[in-house]
Parts: sequence; C-alpha cells; structure tokens
Amino acid sequence: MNGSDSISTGPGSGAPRRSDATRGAILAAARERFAADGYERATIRAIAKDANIDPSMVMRYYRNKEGLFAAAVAIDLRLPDVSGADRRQDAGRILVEHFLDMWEDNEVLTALLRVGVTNQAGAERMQGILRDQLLPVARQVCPDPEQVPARAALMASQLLGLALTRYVLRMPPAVELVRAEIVAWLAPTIQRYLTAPSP
Amino acid sequence: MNGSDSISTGPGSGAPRRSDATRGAILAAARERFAADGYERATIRAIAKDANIDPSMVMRYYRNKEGLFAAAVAIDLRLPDVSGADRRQDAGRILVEHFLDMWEDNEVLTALLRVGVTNQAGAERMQGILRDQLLPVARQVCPDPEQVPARAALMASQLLGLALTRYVLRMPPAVELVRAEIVAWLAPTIQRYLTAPSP
DNA sequence: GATGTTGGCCAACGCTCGTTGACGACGATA
DNA sequence: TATCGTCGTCAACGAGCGTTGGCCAACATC
Repeated sequence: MNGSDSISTGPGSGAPRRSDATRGAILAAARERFAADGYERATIRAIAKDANIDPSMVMRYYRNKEGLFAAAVAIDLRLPDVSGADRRQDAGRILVEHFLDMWEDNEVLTALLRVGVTNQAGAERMQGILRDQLLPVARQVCPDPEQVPARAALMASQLLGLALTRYVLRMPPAVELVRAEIVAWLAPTIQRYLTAPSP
Repeated sequence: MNGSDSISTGPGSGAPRRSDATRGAILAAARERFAADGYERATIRAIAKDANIDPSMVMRYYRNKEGLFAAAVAIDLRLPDVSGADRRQDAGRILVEHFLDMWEDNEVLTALLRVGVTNQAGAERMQGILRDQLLPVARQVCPDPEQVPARAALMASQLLGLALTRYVLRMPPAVELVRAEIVAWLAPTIQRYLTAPSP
C-alpha cells in the first residue's frame, strides 16, 4: 500500500522482510566507509560493492545518500546515570570510561565525527547528541542549572578532542596512551568541568 | 630555464613576479574554501571563481589540487616561549590565550582541521605540527622527558577539542562561551597536563 | 497453476570534477 | 620595432559521481 513502507531506518517498523540481510549489509558497509572516508569520499558505489549488491539497491532502500547516512549513524550513547550521591563524585571517571568503551567498539562514532566536520547534516546530528544526551548528564551533577550548557560544552570539548586526536587523526602519542592513563588524566578534568565551582 | 621555477609555495623563491597578486588571490580563496568546505567540496573551480581567474591558472601555479592545499596551509603556530621559571607556572594560561588568538583570526587553522579529518595528507600535516611545534613547548615545562609526548598529546586533545566544538562543529554552547570563561576553565587543565605529577 | 509482490541486476542519464593543451594579449628586452 | 617569456582565457577530455527506470527471477497468495 504505502510506498514509503519500504523505506525503513531501523527495527520496530513491521514484520521482518526478506531483504533485511541486505539492508543490514548496506548499513554495515556504510558505517565502515563513512568512518574511514568521510561523507564525500564514501561513495554509494563503493558501499554497494562492499555489501555485494548493486548501487541501485541502496537508493531503493534509503532513498538517497543523505537518507543512508541518517540511517547509518543513529546513535544512542547509552550514557550511565550519575545522579546518585555516591556516583556524583565519580562522574568524571565513569564518563571517561564509558566514552572509551563506546569509541573502541563503535565505528559509528568515528563515522559521525568524520562526517560532522565536513557535512552540515552531520554537524547538526552532533549538536543534537550534545543537546539530547550530554546535556542531561551535566544537569544531573551540575550545581547551577544556568551553567549546565557551558559545562556540557567543556566536557564535550575534552572528550571529542581525545577522540579526534586518537581515533581520527591518529596522532602517534595519542594512540600510544593506554586506557588507564587516559582515565587517570581525563577523569579529573571532566569532574572539574562538571562539578567544580565556577572559576 | 628550470620549468619548476614557476611553481612556488611562498616567499623567498626569487624576484617578484607579475603574477604574485594572482597567486596570492588563489591562496586566499583556497584557504577560505578549504576552511569552509573541507578538501573534497572545495573545488578548484570554485576557488578559481573566488579569485576571479581561470581554473587552469591554479594548475599552472600549484601543479595540482594537492599542491595547492600544501601551499595554502603552511602553518607556524608561533608558540610563545614558556621556559622561564616565572612563565612556567603560567604556561597553561599563556598557551590557551595564544591558541584563542590564533584561531580567532586565522582561518588556516580551521582549514587544516577540516581537511585533516578526511584527508590523509591533512592528517599528516597535523601530526607534523604536533611533533615539531607542540612537543617542544611541552619539553620546556615538563619535568620528565619520557612523558613529554603523552603530555603534549593531552594538551593537543583539549585544545583541538575546543577548536572542534567551537569553530568547526559550532555547537551553540561552545560558541557562546566567552574568551575569559574559556581561559579560566582550560588554563588549569593544560597546566595540569603539562606540569602536574603523573597521576 | 495463475497472479501480484518483492529482491536484485543492468544500462544509462546528466552532472561535476581535476586536469590538459592550444591560443591570444601584454610587457620587458634588444 | 621585432622577439620572447609571462599571464590569462577557452574549450575540451576522461573519469567518477548520485540517481533513475526497466527488466527478470524468486517468492507468497489464492
């Protein structure tokens, strides 16, 4: 009936289709290419070849390249709750560890960062994540509600900066840092940005 | 005589030429486009149009797109000396203020960051800047020589993270921070990354 | 077994890109 | 004034891009 039924961006949109495997292969290939090459150089043709299907299938399932990107980088950071009195003073460490977990096994984040830098839609997606996911966390632990956006932005600057130097630019000294070092250095920074009195 | 004489990447390569104005216009337009659009979307044609000349002139003067990029993003951070005993304890503030100065009036840095994220040559250029310019500064103030690379990388992560969120992604809360706030929040972070005992 | 729907491939479109080479106009030098 | 290197334009090339539409085979439904 509805023509747009055949365009889906995720689960929960009806019965399983025979093409679900192909759709998944396309999404997986797209994430990999977007992460490795950025928006412009990740071509539909290359993604289709990775997924072993014809480029026209990508258009059928995701309408156009923008739709494919939107479907490929749907992200839930699954940020932990840090509102408890005991966890509040550990928020920095908890958040840094969580971010490292997310980045290490999730190429979607690399894709999003790479694309966000050169693509308006990608940048807006990242702004949305800051607003909808990072800001609420800051609100949990930050004393003054008025300072929440600024503190969330500071936290984002340090966490994204680490991701940038380590996972995207791959600067050797940043790559060589081991997990424990990163946590030990960054956790106090994040903790201070979130809870320390305004300097 | 030498054909490659006509391809120059900067001053000091001989007598002034009649085409110096054009060369400069091309470089200025290239910087603007690379900063605004990244490597792929900054087309030679668009740059040439901005400079009011024919695209083929760009090729004649800079050989190809890669050569143009290399010429456009030659960067000297002009990092201040922080080796004096009195300045050493102020290194964080001095460096943060210097970085803000550099970023605010210098679109070359935005260009380099935008391109570094999606282009291998750009990424290598940034690695070179970390190695040749940031690392020596860390060496001036860092107690243990063995820790210099790690500490420089931490400093880079915070400074580039700020540039990323504020000047490239333009996340609203990061844009709204005023200069004094940024210095007050980031200076202690940088100072700690450089001089605090290993945690 | 006929019919309609879905999954997939193929060939082509219009467009833009980086790049090339031929050619004319200008200005310095002799 | 004649010559020659420099500056600039114009038209075109081959390639790759996103995207489209037609076609065929496999499946589901009756």
